[in-house]
Amino acid sequence: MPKEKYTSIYKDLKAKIESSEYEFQELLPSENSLILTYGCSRNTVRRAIQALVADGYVQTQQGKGVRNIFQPAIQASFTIGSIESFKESALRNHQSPKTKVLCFTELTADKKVSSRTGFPAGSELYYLQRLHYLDGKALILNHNYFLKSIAQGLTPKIAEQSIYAYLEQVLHVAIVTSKRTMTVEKMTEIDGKYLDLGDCNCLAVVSSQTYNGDGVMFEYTQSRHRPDYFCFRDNATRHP
Amino acid sequence: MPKEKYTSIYKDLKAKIESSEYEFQELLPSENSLILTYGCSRNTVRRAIQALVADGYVQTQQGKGVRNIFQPAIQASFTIGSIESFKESALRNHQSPKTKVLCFTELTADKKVSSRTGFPAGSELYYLQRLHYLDGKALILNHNYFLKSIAQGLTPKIAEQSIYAYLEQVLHVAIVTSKRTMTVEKMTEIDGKYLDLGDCNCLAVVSSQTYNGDGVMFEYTQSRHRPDYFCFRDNATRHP
DNA sequence: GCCGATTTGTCCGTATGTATC
DNA sequence: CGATACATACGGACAAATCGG
Repeated sequence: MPKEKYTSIYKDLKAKIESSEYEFQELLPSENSLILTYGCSRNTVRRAIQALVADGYVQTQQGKGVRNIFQPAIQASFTIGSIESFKESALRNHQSPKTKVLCFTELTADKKVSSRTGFPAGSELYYLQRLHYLDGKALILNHNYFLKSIAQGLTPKIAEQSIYAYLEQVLHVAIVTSKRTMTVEKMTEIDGKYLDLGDCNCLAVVSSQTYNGDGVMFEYTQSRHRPDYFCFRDNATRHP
Repeated sequence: MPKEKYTSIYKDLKAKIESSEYEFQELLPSENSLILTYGCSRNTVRRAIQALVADGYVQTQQGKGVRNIFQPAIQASFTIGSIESFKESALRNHQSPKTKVLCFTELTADKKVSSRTGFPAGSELYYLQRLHYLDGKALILNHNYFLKSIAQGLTPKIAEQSIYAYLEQVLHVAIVTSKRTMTVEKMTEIDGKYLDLGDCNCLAVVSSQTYNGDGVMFEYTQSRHRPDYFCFRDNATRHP
C-alpha cells in the first residue's frame, strides 16, 4: 500500500531526476501531461513539484515549464531542511556508524540549564554525552537533553543505537519540527579529549530544539562537529 | 495595491504572531474561522498557514488546530531558507553596513576555476573580493564570481552598494534559487589580513550557487565569516 | 466505549490571470 | 494573435485525528 498520491508522484519524479531520466536543464513534462500519466488532479502534481522545488531539484517558470536543476556532484553529509538521525544520515551515505555513550545521567533543569536549552526551569531531563564515529573516526560530540516525561525509559543501551528509532517506533513520539542554529565555536577541553581536531582550534556547532506533535519541546541537542567532516547544505529561494 | 491574497494573509498572521497577539503554544483560529475573517477559500488560508509552518512559526496537528510555536528569543543574523543580500540582512537587524571592494577584475574560467565554482570552463566572469563591515567591524570576506553576460555593466561602484539591487532593479534579473553549503575551514593568509579572527584559526565558509529565472547559474560566491559573528538558522521538518 | 462535532489532511474539478513562444 | 504553460483562487467531497458528552 503506497502513501498519499502526491508523495508517490514526488518520489517517482525525484527518482527519475536522480537517475538522469531528465537531463540537467531539461524541462520536465508539463503539468497537464503529468496529470494524464499519473491520473490525478492538477493540484496533486503541483504539490509534488513544489516539494521538488523545496529540495532544489527543479525550478519552475511561468509560461515555460519546470526545469531540472539537479546536479549530483555535491553530496552533503548533512542535508538541511529535514530531520535525520546520525544513524540515518550515515547509512544514507553508505558509511558505518558507531556511537559511544560517554555519560548518561538524569538532572533537573536549573536556571543555567534552562537558559542554555530553552527547557523551563525545574524540568526533569535525561542528559547524555555521546560520541559518534564514522568509519572508525570520532566526528561528532553530542550533548543531548531529553524531557524525561516524553523519552520515558531511555537507557544507555538505546542511546548507543538510535534514540530516534526508540522514540518513534517504541514510544510513538511524533517528531515534527526542529529549530536549529549553526555556529562556529572555540574548542573546549572536552572537545579536544574526544575529537581529533588536527591543528584546528574551532569546531562547527549545531544547536537544535525539537518539538513533538503536541507542540512540546522535548529535546535540546548541541552537536559539536569535527570541522573537516562537516558540511551543511540548503536550498534557498528568493522572496523579496 | 497588495500582493496575492495568500501572501497578505500570511503576512497578517505572521505580524500577529510576532506581536504576541497569539500566545506561545496557543492555537490560532481554525481554518473555517479564518475563511470568514479573510473572506477567501480554504485552500488560500491553508497556503498561508503552510508558509508559516515552513518558517517555524506554527505547527499544525490534525484534529486539533494550528499551534503558535514562535519564540522571539533567538534572532539569527543570517536566516536560512531565504536569499538575502548582506545589506538587506544588516538593515533587518538594524545595523549599519559598509562594503569595501578589495579587488574587481574580469577573467575567463579555466579548469581550476570551473571545478571550484561550477561554471563551465571558458565562461566569461567578473571576479570580486569584497569586505563587509557591520558597525565598523570587518566580518565577512566575500569572493564573488558573476557571469558577465548576465551581470552586464557591473562596476566597483555598484559592488560597493548592493549588487543584488543592481541585478534586480536595473538589469531585471530574476533571482530564484540558491544552493548553499556551509563548512568550517582553516584560515588563509588573506583571511587573517582582513578579518580580525582573535585567536581562532578557522572560519565559517558559505559557498553558494545562484540561479536566475531561466535556470542559468549566474553567481558563485564564497563567503568567509568571522566565527564569533556567524549564526545560521533553519527550521527542519521530519518526513521519515 | 461509542457517537457526533470540530479541525486538519488529501484530492478533485473548474475558472481566471499571466508569462512565454 | 493564439496556443501552451504555470500561478492564483474558489468550491466541494471525503478521510483521519481529536475531543467532549
